[in-house]
Order: sequence, then structure tokens, then C-alpha cells
Amino acid sequence: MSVEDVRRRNLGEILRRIHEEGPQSRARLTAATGLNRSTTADLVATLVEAGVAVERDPDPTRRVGRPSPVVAARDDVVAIAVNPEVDAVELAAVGLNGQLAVRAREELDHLLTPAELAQRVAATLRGWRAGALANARVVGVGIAVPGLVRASDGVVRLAPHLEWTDAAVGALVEDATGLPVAVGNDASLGARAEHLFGAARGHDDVVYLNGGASGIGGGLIVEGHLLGGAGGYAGEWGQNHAVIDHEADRRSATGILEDEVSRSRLLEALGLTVADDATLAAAVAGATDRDVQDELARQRRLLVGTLASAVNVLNPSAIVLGGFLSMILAADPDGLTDAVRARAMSAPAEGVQILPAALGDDRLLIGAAEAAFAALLADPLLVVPA
Amino acid sequence: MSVEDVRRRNLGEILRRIHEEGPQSRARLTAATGLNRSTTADLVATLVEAGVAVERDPDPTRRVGRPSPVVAARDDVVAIAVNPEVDAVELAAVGLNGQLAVRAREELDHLLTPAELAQRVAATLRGWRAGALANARVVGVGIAVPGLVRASDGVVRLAPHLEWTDAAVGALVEDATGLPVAVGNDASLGARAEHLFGAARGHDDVVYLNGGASGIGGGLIVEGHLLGGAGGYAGEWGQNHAVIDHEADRRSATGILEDEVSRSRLLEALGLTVADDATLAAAVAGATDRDVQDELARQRRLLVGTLASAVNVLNPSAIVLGGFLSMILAADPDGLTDAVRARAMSAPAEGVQILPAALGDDRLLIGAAEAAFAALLADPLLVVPA
DNA sequence: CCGATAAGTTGGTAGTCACAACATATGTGA
DNA sequence: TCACATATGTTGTGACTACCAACTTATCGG
Repeated sequence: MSVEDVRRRNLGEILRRIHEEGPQSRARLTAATGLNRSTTADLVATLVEAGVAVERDPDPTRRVGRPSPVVAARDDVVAIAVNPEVDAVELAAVGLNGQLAVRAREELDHLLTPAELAQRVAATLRGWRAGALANARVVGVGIAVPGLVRASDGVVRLAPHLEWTDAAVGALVEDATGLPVAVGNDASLGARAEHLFGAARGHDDVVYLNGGASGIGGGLIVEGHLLGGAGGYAGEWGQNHAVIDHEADRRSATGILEDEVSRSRLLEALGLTVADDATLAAAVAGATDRDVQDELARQRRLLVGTLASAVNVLNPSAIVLGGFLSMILAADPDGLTDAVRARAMSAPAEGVQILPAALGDDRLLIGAAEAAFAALLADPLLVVPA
Repeated sequence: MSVEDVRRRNLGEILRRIHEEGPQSRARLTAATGLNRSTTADLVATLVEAGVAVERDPDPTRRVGRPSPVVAARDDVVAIAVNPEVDAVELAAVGLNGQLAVRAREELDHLLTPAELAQRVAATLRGWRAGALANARVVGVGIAVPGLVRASDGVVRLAPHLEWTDAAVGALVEDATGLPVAVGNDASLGARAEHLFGAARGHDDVVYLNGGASGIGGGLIVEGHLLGGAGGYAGEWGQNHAVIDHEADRRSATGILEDEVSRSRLLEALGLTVADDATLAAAVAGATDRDVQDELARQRRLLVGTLASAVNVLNPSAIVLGGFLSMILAADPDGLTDAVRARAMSAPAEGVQILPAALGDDRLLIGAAEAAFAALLADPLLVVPA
């Protein structure tokens, strides 16, 4: 490590703070980083010069002393976030300030191939560059894929619902757009988003589980970092076998968690065939039917086993539940939390909060953009101005 | 981060390398760190001056070029490692070179109190300082406790076999010895030891499970770091509920993993009452009895479920099994590995190795010493010479 | 014995942050 | 309205660290 690395890190830390915490005064940055006033001023000037931050006149405060200028991340520095689904592709341009600048949902009548995805991303980006993003600087593309992703090189090993196997998505999109591309598992990126901007904000050790139509995915935040594992495949809770205390609770032959605790079984109990998450949530909240309550309780029991194990092994300070899992939580928040506390060891359990995910539909796009921003935050001067 | 931090880190990295990898040439350190020759020379000189490293004449090599001096960690810089058990206390002085300088086992006829442990550690240390450690510099004490430990302040929340509850072991031993003390869970420290010097050497993502007489403990290495969790309680696999596919495999009412997969059930199948690990291992290896094979197979089946879940969630590159779990592995290594591969998802499973622990009885002492050395390695100049 | 190779040694340089002294902007109270 | 306290920005200097280039030393092979 050399002296230049110090600057890289300090620039990165300041940029990260204004990115994650929003605009703030130079004085606050000085206090938070422990750097000298003069150093902070110099670093901020460098970030402004590099085109990633702006300084503006201080907000009128009611405090003595010389007002400190407010530093903010530029909203015209953006990452392109992409989330391919079975029946649509969602795209967005997310600013370094955390706001979605543009957003599009392209409905599909067929399954995408990876090559087609690359072309669509490039085409959409061309359109935006001629319009909404005319003056923006695009620093990269982040893609949230529902499947197993080797994060290191952006190869999708297996995405069953998209029917992709060993697809070099990262390389394809890089070629089509000319931009650096980060690819990640959708649930892992969702975990990152909830950690930075959602329910798990401020928690350094987080277990995140998301219940979607196609199963249960997850992500782990360990000491503030998204855990990837050796290959980048970490977080696949759904395929674990559930602990089933009473055989009466079993619904599937295998006992795979996502076969037992599932959105479709919940829909079935409600007598619905299809529903978006909002409709489902309302139906669950309004249900008084005994069958529905029983099914909710059954799924809750199995979920408790998984969460208690996670508490014992990982000792998180927060567990965040998204998708239909948050509805199971909402049906009886204290009951679920108490059950997990009772089943896990007391020391790790006493500190854990179980929370519903706070970010809505934007979660995956924000997470994907975050993956694309990672390089810029690690070294704000590396990415040269357009 | 300031320029001085750069030196701290570079000093720490060099000291860590010679500590973990053993004596090596300055040239090799230069290549490994990417630093300049002159910088490496300067840093090594600083470490020698600080009394933590020595430079000696190069080993005769058969290579052209000027020989490079060999840098080694000093063996007279030691940490005191302590492992309180139910019927004894094990103590050792472990050198920064990784060797055990002195070792003692003090048998007990009663359960220790935390205060008594502190007195014993202080007394033993006084004895050593008058003898074997007369010229050594003791930098700290590391204690491996069989129980839940809050690593931040060294409080043992619960150690059922020692009958300790909320015991401020760290503070007591600090007062008694005047040295900085690190306290950790025994299995977690064992994981660290196996990671640094044992079976998991070179693996950055490791799941370690140890089967002892009192249950199953574990530790997690994530990206090369020991995972502590929010409170420092992470790694308690034993209290998880096992996934029991066939009711015939169940032996306990609760289905708690360490009640099902247990050393005592193995002893029972073998018709033994007590045995040390070596005896047990020999008995397991030599057993041809059908009942023993059945019990081994049953425990193996349940262990497979736990390991497969760990693979899905954590995607480790190695799983290390210690204690009687390594005997279950040894009875059929390929069978266990194949079963885990078959049950876990294929992408994370394809890269995982399941290995027996390589360190013997010294594991906990080495892990405990490592915890005590951590401060010195983070900042080699912080700890002033005695 | 000489050339090739590899590495140690030395003196100078550049980058980075800290610090002190001074300047500036705001609120408070007489 | 004005002096003063407070908080912060600004500027120039200094200390620390690693890098670099040039030189020196040690070994091997022919």
C-alpha cells in the first residue's frame, strides 16, 4: 500500500458517504472521517473537479459559526440498472444521488436470450442518451439476474426461469454498450439495497430473505459487506431443506424450503390464481378465513426454523423479509419474532430484529445500480469524465 | 486515513506474512507486497528495531544474484493461550513464529470459577517468566472458552459445562496479569487456527465444524476473516435443528443437531463408555459391526443435510470437520462429499472440498494465541517493548 | 576471471495529510 | 449597532511515507 492509496480511499469514503447518506456539510464530513478540515476541503474539490460531486451554498441553519458548504453527489452521474424477468425487462438510470432518473419496463412475449438482452440494453441506452440522459455521464451497467451468477466475470451459471445456462451476460452487455458491467444475483443485490437504503440501514450484519413467485432467494451482509462466497453463489436459502417438526406441516415430498413456504401455496389458500404483490398483501391482511390463517401459521412455523438457524450461525442484528415473506411477517410480527427468539439460542437472539423490507419495486434496480457504482466508489478518479 | 496508517498497515502485512507463512527472504516479501525493495528493507529494519522480527544471513541457495536476507518472526515474542475445560486448564506460550514454547495442563478436581482461572493464569505466567520465558516478551493472553462469548469485551455470556454465566473473564484475567486479553469461542478460534495453519490454509471461505464431547461448535471464515456476527456469537451450529428426512433416523425428541449427531451416541454404538479422540478414532476405523456402521451412516445422513445447507447459503471453498465429525468423514470421505454435492445446488457444490481438521490438540491453543496476536499484527509498533 | 543476474543501499523526489495562523461568516447580548 | 464568541474556510509550511534511479555487492556459470 502506498501513499497514493490513502487519497484513493479517502476520496472513495467521502463519495460513498454523500452517496449513501445524501448531501451533507463539509464540516460533517470532516467530523465523520476524522480528517483535517483542510484535507476534507481538498478532497471535496478533487471530487468536484472529477465531476462526481457538487458543492453548493450552505442551507440556512440557526447555528453560530461560519456556515459549511453542502456537498452532494451529482445526479447526472448515473448507472444503468437492468432486471430481466420472464415476461419483461426492467431498466432504469439511477443517479449517484440515489434517485431514479429514468425508468422503463419493456414487456415481452417470449423469453429473452442473453444476446437479445444485451441488444435491448444498448438500444434503450441509446434512446436515453438522446433524451433524458443527454447531459448525463453513464459510468456502468448493473444487472440483477434471477439465478446463480458468478460475480467475478458476470457469467450466469443457471437461471432456470429465463432458461439461461452458462451465459456470458456480462461480456455480451459490455460489448453491446461499451460500458463496464456488473452482474449479480437479484436477491443478493436486493440485500445490498435494503442494507444501504432500506430496512437494514445501519445494520452491519444482516440476513435478507426475499419471497418471490419463483422461490426464495437471499443475501447476506457481513460486517457491512455483501457476502459472495468462493464462487459468488452465496445466499441460496430457498433450496435448503426445511426443518419440519410435525409431519402434518409437510406439503411436498422433498421438504425443500421454497416448495413448502411458497407464494403459490398462499395464493391457493386464498383462492386466488394470480395476483401482484400489493393485491396479495391486501388479501392476506384482510383474510379472516380459517384455512388462510392455518396456511399462514404453517408457513410461519417453517420459516421460523430457517430464521432461527440463521440466527445461531450468523448472529445478525437484523433479518429483513421481502416479497410474500414480509406478508407472513406482517400477519403476526411479534409472534414470528418471539418464535424465532424462542427457537434460537438466547444470546444471539436477544439482539436480532425481524423487519419487513422497506424498498418497493425499485429494490432490485437500486441494488443493480449499486453494483455498477462499486468501482467508482472504490476509486473516484479511475473512471475518467466522458 | 492518513499517511502514517500506510506504514502501520505495511508493517502489519509484513509481520503477518512471516508469522503465517514462516521465515522468508526480503526479496520474496518485496514481490508479495508489491512494495519497493528499499521500502521493504526499511520496514523490516523497523520491525527488527521494534523487537518483533529478526533478520539473518540468507540460506545458501543455488541461484544467481545477490542473496536476500531471511526475515523471521521472533520466537521470544509470545502470547499466552488458555483453554479452560471441565476437568483441566490447558495453557501454553505460543511464539510469534507459531511454535509452542511451553505448555502445561493443570488437572482439576472441581469446576473453575472465572476468578480462579484468572489467578491460575497469573500464577502459571509468573512461574514461566522465572523460567522458560525469562527472556521472552509476552504480548497478551488469548482464552478459548467453550461457550458463548461476547468478543468485544471478553464477557462469557454462557458456558454451560463450566457453569459460567455473564462472567467478565477478559477483565478478570487482564487485572490479574496486567496484559491485554482476548476471549473467544473455542470453535471459532479453532476455525481460525485451521484457516491459518491447518486444513483450510489458503481457503478464504471456510465452514468449520467441530464435534466435541459437549456438542457441535463451529466457526466461519468469510473472505479470509473470522465471522463474529453482531454480538460475536456466530457459529453455533450445534443448537440448530437437524433436517430429518426419515423419522427412523430420529433419536431425540427435539431433533437438535448435537443431540442427533453426537459423540456419545457413537460411543454407545461402539459399546464404549469413555474414550479419548485417538481411541475413538481407532475404534471407528476398525469397526465392522453392523450397528456401528448403521449409526455412522445415520449421523452422516444428518450431517449431510447441515453441510448442504451451509454450501447453499455460504458457498465455501472448504468445509473442515474436526473432533468426532472428522471420524464420520473418515469412515467414508467420498460418500459424504458426494452426498453433500448431490443435496446442495450444483454451482456452489462443485467447488467445495470437505476436509478433516489437520491440527491436533494444539488447535485451540494456537487459535487463542492468534486472537492475542491480532493487536500486534494490526499495529506492530503499538505494543511497546518490555 | 568476467559477464550475467539478482538484490541490497543510498540520496533525492513526489504525494498526502496534519497543523498553525489567519480570514470569514454567523449568532448573541449589551 | 457593535463587540465578541463560535464555527468553519483558507493558506502556507512541515512531516511522513513510499517510490525511483543510480550505484554497489554477492553469487553463479563458463
